[in-house]
Amino acid sequence: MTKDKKTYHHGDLRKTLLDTATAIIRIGGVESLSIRKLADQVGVSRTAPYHHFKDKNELLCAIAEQGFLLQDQAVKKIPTQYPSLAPAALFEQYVLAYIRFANEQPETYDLMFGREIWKTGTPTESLKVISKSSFRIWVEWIEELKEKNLFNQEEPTLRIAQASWAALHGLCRLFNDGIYVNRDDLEAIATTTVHMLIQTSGEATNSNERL
Amino acid sequence: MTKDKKTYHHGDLRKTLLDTATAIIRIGGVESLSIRKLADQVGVSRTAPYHHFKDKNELLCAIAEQGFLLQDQAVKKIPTQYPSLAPAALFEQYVLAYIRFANEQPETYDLMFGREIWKTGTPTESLKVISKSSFRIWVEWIEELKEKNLFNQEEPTLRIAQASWAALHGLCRLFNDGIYVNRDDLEAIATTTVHMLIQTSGEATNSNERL
DNA sequence: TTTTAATCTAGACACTGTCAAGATAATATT
DNA sequence: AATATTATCTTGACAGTGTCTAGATTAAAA
Repeated sequence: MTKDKKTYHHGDLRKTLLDTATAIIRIGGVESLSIRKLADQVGVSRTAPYHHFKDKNELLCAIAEQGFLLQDQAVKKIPTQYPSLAPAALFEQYVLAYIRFANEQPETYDLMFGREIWKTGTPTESLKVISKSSFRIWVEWIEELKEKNLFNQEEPTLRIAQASWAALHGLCRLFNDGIYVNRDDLEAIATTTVHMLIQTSGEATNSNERL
Repeated sequence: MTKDKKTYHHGDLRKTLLDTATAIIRIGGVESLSIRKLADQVGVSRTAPYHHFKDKNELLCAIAEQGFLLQDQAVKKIPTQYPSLAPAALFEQYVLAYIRFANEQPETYDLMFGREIWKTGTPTESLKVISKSSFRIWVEWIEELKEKNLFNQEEPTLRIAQASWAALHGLCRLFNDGIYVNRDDLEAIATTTVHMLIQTSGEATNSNERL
């Protein structure tokens, strides 16, 4: 912050590039991000970014990594935030937090779980690691809830985790990609999704009814 | 077919463009499709396609439309194909058919339900119509199955349709986008998804066990 | 102070979508 | 049948893209 302003080359180009790129993407989507415009906005030449990121792909991976850190952070709060919540209600809170993140940072979310990086591009090794650990958090969560009889005991935990995450992911994508547009429906569909996914042993799903 | 071969301009450029573009996309994804290469491959100048499709966007919409027609066709067969199947097993067949389509034509699927058209681009009016009617088929299906007590009666049919479709869609995307890669897991996760989505009134889900 | 390494710039290349203007050939009109 | 009109296709051009190579500048190491 209070560092030298314009003494030599730039100061901390890498971070500046990352932040500016994230901002650009947040406004106009991944498609609106070009290395050249980014460099221009930051005030360096077109090829300067290539000394900090090998590729455009690597830049995108770095942004996605930051997204995973943010999401993990937001999601880890929940159990401590609602310590005395019933399993079903806790699960719902988890789901809502997930959707909220995807909804508030749709473009980062797209980068984290989109084809841009994972299919068309090449995920960085560190991105692979961080995304795996992020998924593991989810699996452990499902495991705990399964022990509390929220899910069918006969289904393998991994499968439940994969299936439930896919369900969430699909919902987020439909809205993020502009296929579902009515934002008011989002929470309603999410609630129905929760109801359908969990074992129907009671109606204590709505967090307003039971704590 | 037995029309004039090279008499005048081209013959049936529009169809040729559509087919060739679909083939290109199937091989290398949407990213690999450029109007110029397409024109070159077909044997016309770079700007010739613009007399049949206003935009690249319109071309993509046309391909997506064809995809919807194909999918609807594949999916409509099912009830007549398995006339004496129990509701749960029938639902599973539907799910498997959906996944199979997304799996066999991943790039067309991406076009049908991806941000390329629906968010970044602009969906054609006719594409909107056809996609809506395609979703309606799904809703009606869900309605029938709900009447047979496969889903919770208290949940609105539309919500069930939206939630279940989102679950399916998410699963397809995870594989299509390269986030889940192990193809063998697909059907297993799909089966778990089916088990989780439907009312747990019995175990007669696997189509091999009961007809 | 000299050498080395990190960082940044300028130029160039191949590629993209698509607009404008002109050429060609099929169809409609007289 | 001759002309006018319209549909179709081509060439040229422009602004944009990612990124490679070669060179300049400046900080850090020797």
